[in-house]
Amino acid sequence: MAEAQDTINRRARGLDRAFEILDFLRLQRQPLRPNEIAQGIGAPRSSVYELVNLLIRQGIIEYRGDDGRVFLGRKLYFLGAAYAEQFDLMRESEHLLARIAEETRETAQMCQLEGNKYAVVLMNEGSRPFRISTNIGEPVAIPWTASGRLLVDHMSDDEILAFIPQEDFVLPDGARLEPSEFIAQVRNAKKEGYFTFNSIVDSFTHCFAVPVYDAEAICIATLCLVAPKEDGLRNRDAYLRVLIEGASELSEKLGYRNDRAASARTAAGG
Amino acid sequence: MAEAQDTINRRARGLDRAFEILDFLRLQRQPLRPNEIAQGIGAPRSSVYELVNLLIRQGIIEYRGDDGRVFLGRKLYFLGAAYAEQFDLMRESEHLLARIAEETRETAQMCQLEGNKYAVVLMNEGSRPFRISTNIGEPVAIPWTASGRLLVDHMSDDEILAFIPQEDFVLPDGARLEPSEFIAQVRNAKKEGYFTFNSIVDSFTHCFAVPVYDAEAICIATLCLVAPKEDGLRNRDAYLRVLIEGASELSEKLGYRNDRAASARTAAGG
DNA sequence: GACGAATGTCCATTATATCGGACAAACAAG
DNA sequence: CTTGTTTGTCCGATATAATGGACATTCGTC
Repeated sequence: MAEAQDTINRRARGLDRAFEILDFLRLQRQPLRPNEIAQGIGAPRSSVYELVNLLIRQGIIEYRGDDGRVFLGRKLYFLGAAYAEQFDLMRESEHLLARIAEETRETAQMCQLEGNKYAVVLMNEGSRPFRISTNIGEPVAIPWTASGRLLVDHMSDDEILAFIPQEDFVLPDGARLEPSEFIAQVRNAKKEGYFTFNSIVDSFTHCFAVPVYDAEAICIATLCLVAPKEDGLRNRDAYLRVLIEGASELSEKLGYRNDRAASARTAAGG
Repeated sequence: MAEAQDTINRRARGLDRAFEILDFLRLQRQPLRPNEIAQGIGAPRSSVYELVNLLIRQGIIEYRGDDGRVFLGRKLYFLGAAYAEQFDLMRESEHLLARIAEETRETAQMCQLEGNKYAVVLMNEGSRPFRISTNIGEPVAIPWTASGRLLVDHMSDDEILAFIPQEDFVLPDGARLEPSEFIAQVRNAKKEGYFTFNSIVDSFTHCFAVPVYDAEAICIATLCLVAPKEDGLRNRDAYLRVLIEGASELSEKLGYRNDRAASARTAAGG
């Protein structure tokens, strides 16, 4: 109700500012001075100094190095661990990824939507000498990723277009992916039950993504493999099999009743 | 300066209350209603309701289930992941633990002090059919743990006694460990370079702990193995060797100059 | 050594966040 | 149906938190 005016000056709530600070530190991925933080998030210096001190007293952030730089603290790590431990999807995925990574020796990931972006949630780096890895939690444009084709497959065409920011259809190389083309890929991936392609983000990897469905048959996550291009093409069938098996195991645990079986049953019952 | 009076009524700062809420959820390890939270932390209901809503809007906590229960959210997980990623000790330990767990097939842990308690920070559950595991971040009395003998080894006797709450010398079975006895174990462990014992917390495990030193030669962490009793005794030498090797690798990376070499050099130079 | 920029500390002002308590809805027990 | 408990919402009073700006200190550069 009080969200009409936000153009004019308005005191920000401490809590919101505090999480702005935490987010900023997370995205910068390095210790920063309170001053830099204030500049970075466009907040009054005095406020930031006070909040930083409060957060430090709480153990939420910590001094790092001997100049005044601060970074996210251990308490956040413990809170995050508690989340992961309590959340079924994560607990199950963790074991599954370990198995997949071991079997394929490639980097295995569990990915989800984060707002209207894609993010890697869990990762298990394969045991090759040169590992391919990603920052956990870093938001990436949905159309840039294989998983993106699956994570929006429950939306209508219009919903998808409204959901994904227009600028995200511009790929890293500057080319623009036609939304209609993207949607076609989404629909096809849904039918096939997976999506694979040579990564758009770099030139040397091949990505495999398969959907994990929850009880409402919504794709709430994907299991992925990120492999060197030739490896990926050579072992394509084996990799897909491992992923699909893992994902359907997960889906079952989340209460999803198998595709065919379910629709068959519905058809028969209804 | 303004910490004299806290007996009388004083408005609590939103930020502090917010983290009280998060901590409470973490310790309860399950989704709770705002009301229960208010009761649990002894805060005004209206305040808790407002804070819960704010935290939900921030994605710091999430609704879980369809009644009003909330629990820690994914954003916390991402913040925690950023901490772990940026922090040398954690990055390095993670790989090390994976190696140790694979070699020994036992549960491997990295532990640290958390205030005046002991806490498991990282854990890699071995690949046996029956795994032994612990809650990450859960505070445990220092004298109850093998690592506890190592994590305080830089303190004087008096400092140790002042540091560890008296009641923590009462073991889970009700018996009391004499502080002098504990200190003797600390000093001996320091000399040996490790500590092992049959766990005090349960009856079927044997624990191995070895110290990780930082550049200031302070034991900032331990690497541990938690094994079934007979396994532990049978493989004692091999397990210790693996742990000690890993820990010294870690210590080196943190800028610690090897024990003997360092003291020898000091002796020669000074 | 002199200068400007960057960084950290302190304070008064005032918008507002916290809190108690009133209210309503949902629910269970009798 | 009545009664008591639990749960969620709303609102006014006031303690206080967020802010801008003044001041002090450190730093790098010439």
